[in-house]
Amino acid sequence: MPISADDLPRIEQEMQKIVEEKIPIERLELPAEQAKEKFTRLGQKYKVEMIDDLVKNEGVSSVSLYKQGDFIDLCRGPHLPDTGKVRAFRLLTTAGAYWRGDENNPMLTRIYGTAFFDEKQLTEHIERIEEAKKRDHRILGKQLGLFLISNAVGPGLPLWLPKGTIIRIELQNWLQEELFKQGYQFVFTPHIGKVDLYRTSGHYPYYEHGLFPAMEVEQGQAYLLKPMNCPHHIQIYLSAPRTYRNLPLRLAEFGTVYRLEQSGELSGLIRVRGFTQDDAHIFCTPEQLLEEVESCANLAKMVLETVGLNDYRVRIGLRDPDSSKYTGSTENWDLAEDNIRQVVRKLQLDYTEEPGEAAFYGPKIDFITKDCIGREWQLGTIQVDYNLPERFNLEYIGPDNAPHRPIMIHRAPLGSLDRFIGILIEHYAGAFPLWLAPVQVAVLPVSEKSAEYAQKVLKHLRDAKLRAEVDTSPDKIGAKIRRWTMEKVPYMFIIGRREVVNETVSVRKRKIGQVGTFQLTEVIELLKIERDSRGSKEAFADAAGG
RNA sequence: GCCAGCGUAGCUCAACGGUAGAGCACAGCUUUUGUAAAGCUGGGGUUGUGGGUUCGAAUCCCUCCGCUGGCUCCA
Repeated sequence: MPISADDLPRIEQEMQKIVEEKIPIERLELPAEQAKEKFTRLGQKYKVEMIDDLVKNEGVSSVSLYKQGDFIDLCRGPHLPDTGKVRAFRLLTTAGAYWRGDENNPMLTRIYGTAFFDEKQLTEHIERIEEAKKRDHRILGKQLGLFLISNAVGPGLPLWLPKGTIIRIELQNWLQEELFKQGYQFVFTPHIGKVDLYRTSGHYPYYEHGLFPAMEVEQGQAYLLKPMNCPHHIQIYLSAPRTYRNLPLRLAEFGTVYRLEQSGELSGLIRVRGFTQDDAHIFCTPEQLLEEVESCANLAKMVLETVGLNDYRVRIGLRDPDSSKYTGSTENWDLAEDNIRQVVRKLQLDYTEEPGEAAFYGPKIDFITKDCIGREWQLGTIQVDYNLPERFNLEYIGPDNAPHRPIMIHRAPLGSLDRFIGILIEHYAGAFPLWLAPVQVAVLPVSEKSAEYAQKVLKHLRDAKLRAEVDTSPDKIGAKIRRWTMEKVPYMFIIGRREVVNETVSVRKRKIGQVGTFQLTEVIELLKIERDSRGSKEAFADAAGG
């Protein structure tokens, strides 16, 4: 009999009763054999399995049990001394979970709940969750008209609306500028490629379950939607002879890739089936590797800090020693893992090492952040790869006039533009800084009498490359302000008779309110500075309301 | 893919076996307005899809599609 969320109130009531009864909880330690017998008798096959595993894997001879009334449970503990010590709790949701996290095992029902020392803390916690949900990028994306996921096109395939597209373009321009400065070269490659290309790379058939099915075009000629850009970029590397003199070669592309994520995994912009990576592949010599990885890590850091995503963690993904899913030699892996460690240490990044989190061709540094309900997602990534150069037989001529094998770095500071913007929407709660805001200034004429001047103001703003719109609706000024407040525009220029006469605008800043009346040319200069500083300099930052 | 829940107008939601409704948005008219919602009128729905039960289904049952929260997966 499956448990659903509807059953939770009844379970809570029952729990409350047990709390009130103040049942003592008693710890006992039994030899594994006896405990096994007990649970076998109770028909608790999973507990029996646990005990067997504890004995086998951890060599324990006895296990701890907790007894509460006539209920007895296998648990490492510790437990409260009695059930009366439980204070404020609430059951939240139910979910299926595979036994021991293995999808080949049966699915059990898991009940999620939370507990606090008092009712007030519990209520506050629930309110915080509710508040956080209002930042959800799926809700804000709809409200603000940023993107759309249409079932007619397909699940997990976002369509970017004009306003969302502006955010993408701004991010791309910013990054492109930065990469040109750092010596990257941009390329453009097709969205499909022959299956054989991915056989060589090792993606196929290893990732076949995660690929859109191959398209057979001519007899024996099958193509795949590309799940990665690297094989394409490798072909560009191979298109000309390379020497140590023109390495590192840094090939960048905003490359759109397609991965057939499981249907239950899809989630707004954050987990999709088609997305655009701010991808690049760096081909370098062993001597150049550390410096290149370091500048990639610095770039990823800089990107996150610019948008104020300071609450991130760094993970080093290493291979799982017990798994055979990896390609390449042990020596190369050791080398690559060591390179990566050196860089994070040098940059003094706070990091954790996690075996089993590597890509199949190499270890990686991931930059991980959280969404509005606390789920962790990978944004930027840097991967050191000795293996694809081998699989594709990449070479360069060294100073000794002999061929050598380059090392590849796969890196994407934002990761996926789609996911990154999803996280950004939640981070800013839809209130984007001036440089990213789809509409930067709303020009609000008080009445039709100032409509003509409004058009003039609009022209000046647009000449300054500020994204502006005039609200020509017949509404009263209060209604217009409300509408654009809900649109979360950073600035409103309110213009009535007084402003028309003096060539001024009354400036209203998001979150602050009215900041005063200024010459049009003067405000535009201030806004240009704020926009070009990407948020580090803010006009009217210390202005009082009123 | 798996477990549970959900799917009603463009949006947010109501109706929960007896003729499908509200607010916002939209259109028209009146108002020409000074810093978070002017008034009136109007258009808009095969209740996600296909089937079933019933005199009668948005409502109950099944299929599929999609979404949500988890699990698994994540190059």
